[in-house]
Amino acid sequence: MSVQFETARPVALFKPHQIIRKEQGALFRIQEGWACHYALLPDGRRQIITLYLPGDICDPRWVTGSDEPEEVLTLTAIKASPLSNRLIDGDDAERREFWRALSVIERRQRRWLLTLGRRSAGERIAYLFLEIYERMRRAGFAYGQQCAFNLTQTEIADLTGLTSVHVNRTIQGMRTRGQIELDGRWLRIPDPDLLRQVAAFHADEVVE
Amino acid sequence: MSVQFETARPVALFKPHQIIRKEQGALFRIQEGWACHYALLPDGRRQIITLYLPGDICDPRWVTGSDEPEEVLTLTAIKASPLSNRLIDGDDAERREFWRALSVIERRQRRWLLTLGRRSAGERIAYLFLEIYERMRRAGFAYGQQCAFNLTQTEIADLTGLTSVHVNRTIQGMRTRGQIELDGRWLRIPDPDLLRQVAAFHADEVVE
DNA sequence: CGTATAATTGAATTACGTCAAAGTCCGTGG
DNA sequence: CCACGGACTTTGACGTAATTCAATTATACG
Repeated sequence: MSVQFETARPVALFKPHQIIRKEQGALFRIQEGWACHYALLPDGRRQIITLYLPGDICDPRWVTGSDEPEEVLTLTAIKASPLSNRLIDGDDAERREFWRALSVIERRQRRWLLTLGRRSAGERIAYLFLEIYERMRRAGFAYGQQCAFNLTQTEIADLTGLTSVHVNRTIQGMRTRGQIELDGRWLRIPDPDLLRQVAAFHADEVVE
Repeated sequence: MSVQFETARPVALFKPHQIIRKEQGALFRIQEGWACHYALLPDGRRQIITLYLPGDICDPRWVTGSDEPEEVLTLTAIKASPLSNRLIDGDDAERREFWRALSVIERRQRRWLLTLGRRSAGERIAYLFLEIYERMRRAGFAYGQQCAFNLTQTEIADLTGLTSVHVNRTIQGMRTRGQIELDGRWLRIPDPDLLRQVAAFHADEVVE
């Protein structure tokens, strides 16, 4: 059930809320769906560390070998292309792309450290919306000012280090002020520059 | 006449609160002193992203090239050995060590994301003390249960995403409860297991 | 000494969390 | 078609951790 390969073009399918481990096979490039990697404190508090969107390699850290068993949790159903070890054994271009993926993750983490350490609730959530929209856009999954949005408010809370209750109230504020439109699984950013201000972006900052 | 017993061993010296840029030359391995890399929000809020202690390569990200100009700020006077490009052009062992340094930074960042997102003030500060002590110990700079500690309370605040006032009050609480001894530039951890509990460590968690 | 930087303290405020209950949405099966 | 259940969102009242502002006291340093 968990992994299904088709002969013509190999495709791996995963269900929502399924854990994918390193042992399970090769790397994947996500074609459709969202996934994440998270960490827990002993008492159960959860922090989502990395978010994987369509186009992302999942998880690039898997090839570095000696690390702890990086688990990936699917947030939605996932359609992905298995990459096997092409990226390791492949040619220079493939290897370069792989290292770039690793360094993008590292840079995103650095920005997120600033966000968690120094941004307020509203700023964090605005930042998250902008990052997700921009990543979806680059992957070719944005339509005008909007894109699919597959996170529950509890998941937003686990990304931003807040509670789901506070996320709810904060989002409602942003809605009434016209900063975002968020209905269920669809996000629209009417005025990106406004939202960038809300998120305390630098004027020339480029999301990634 | 005089005999020279030591051949010149190249050493780079930096003053406290000096900014070291990529252009300035090669990589360095810190022999003595502390440094950091930080990020700012437009209104001046500061978050320290990476902390460099003796033994650390500073900054390993510099060799990955295309990145933004990673600045390093010295927190104290620094004595460092220039590494030039040996790590890139060098043999396999050298290259491996370099990649390991990069992946250690990445893993530390991931843990710090959990800390900033989900740990309370007291837990964050306890975590920081344990991480610093352990890194100093591994680098051979711990003496019994203690090590040098070169951060002001404002710098602790910029690492933990808190205010210096709150850091002060929290540390005082830890002091009166006997969880740490911290006088000026010296840190002592009388009972590491106790402090690990305070920091909400997992039972088997290994600092790095 | 004198000046700067860092640590400490107090009082008032605020942002965010907690707890608990209702309301909404959506798929599933009868 | 409706009833049901489960996951998600929304709301209110209240509690608390952390911030802010503004002094004051220590500590280092030339």
